[in-house]
Amino acid sequence: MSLEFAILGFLNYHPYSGYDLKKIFDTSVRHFWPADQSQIYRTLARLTEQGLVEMEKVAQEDRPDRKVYHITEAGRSELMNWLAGPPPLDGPRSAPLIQVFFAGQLPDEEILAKFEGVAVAMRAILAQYEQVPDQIEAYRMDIDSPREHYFWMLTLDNGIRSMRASLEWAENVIEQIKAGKVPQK
Amino acid sequence: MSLEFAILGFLNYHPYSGYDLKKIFDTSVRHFWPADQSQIYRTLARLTEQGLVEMEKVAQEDRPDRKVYHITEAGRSELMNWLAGPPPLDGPRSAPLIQVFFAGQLPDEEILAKFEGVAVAMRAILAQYEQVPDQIEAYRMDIDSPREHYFWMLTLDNGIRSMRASLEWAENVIEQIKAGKVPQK
DNA sequence: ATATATTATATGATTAGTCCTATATAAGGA
DNA sequence: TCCTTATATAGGACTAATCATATAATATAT
Repeated sequence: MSLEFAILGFLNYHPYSGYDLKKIFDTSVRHFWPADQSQIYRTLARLTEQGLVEMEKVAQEDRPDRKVYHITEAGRSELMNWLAGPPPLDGPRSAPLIQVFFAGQLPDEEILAKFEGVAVAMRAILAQYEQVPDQIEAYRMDIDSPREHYFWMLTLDNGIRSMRASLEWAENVIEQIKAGKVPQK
Repeated sequence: MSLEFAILGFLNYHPYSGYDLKKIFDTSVRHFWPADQSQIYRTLARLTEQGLVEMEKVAQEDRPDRKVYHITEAGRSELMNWLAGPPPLDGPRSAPLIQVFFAGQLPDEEILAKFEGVAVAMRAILAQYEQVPDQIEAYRMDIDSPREHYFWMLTLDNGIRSMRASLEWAENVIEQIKAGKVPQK
């Protein structure tokens, strides 16, 4: 469902091929919605069946033909309805927290190592977030709208704030383990 | 995958039926890993096939027989290996952020209403989080270990910190919209 | 000569998860 | 009487997403 609307959102800016879309996803929304290449192609096929997009074949020499997709009027109104509708609140799922929930079974040193690993991974993700503006800047050549840009950056701000909160949590846990504040039984 | 280990984690505390497990999930880990009833039963069947748990039929008068599952030695070692292993880092997915990414297409009043709705929903979730300790307290009758309890509470602390960070983000956006700081084109 | 990367699309197989419904019995309330 | 709730398990149908692989031509590097 979500991928469908993300694709419609981009095609509402400009017509793109599946190949284009994969690259756009990887440099703009991957930080909160990674998309698989094969799923993008399959979703484009479905959107075409539903009449929400239209395919235009663009022949190329020496390369496979491009299939460039254009949003239709029906597609545009579907998108606007969804955008104006209620936010699709997803129950938060976090597989790492399952490990935390049962981590008491492990000895303290292993728990400490685990949380230190988690903190390192989180700092790496934060470092990656810092590169997103540059990546989006490249896409901005295509869509030069300060208003759109503002909302793109909001999604990044959300990611940074959430990740910082989780990192602070992990650092706090590390301190408590080091201070011997974890009950031993 | 994750559900498998969550179930093994609980069965490592104590033998339970599928029905028991559903109730335990709903009062302990739902805030970061909601589980569907039918999926719990199917996963128990698979774990039995794999020899990680064993089923014991407990006949009852007036009620359907209970199928109580016990963790096996193989199951216990699978669980401990997974617990000690690397955290299963999942790429963060947030469908609501897709709406935010393309929200520039909407007029400012609708965006404001959307974010105010999001803030209300987030405050409701925070309020629900406040009830989790009491729910877990009930389960504590079964597993009375301050050490386990400590890690259970850590998962809640993570949820609260993340949700607060997102709420602050939403409130910040609302302020900016009200202050007319969103570019108009 | 060989391997790898880039452009471009597509399918098969599988997994995880959701939603709905079925079945069976008893208790309690409207 | 009928409806709902609680206890207890299970299967069918479906969707979203992942992983691996196939095809085909060119360009570039080793």
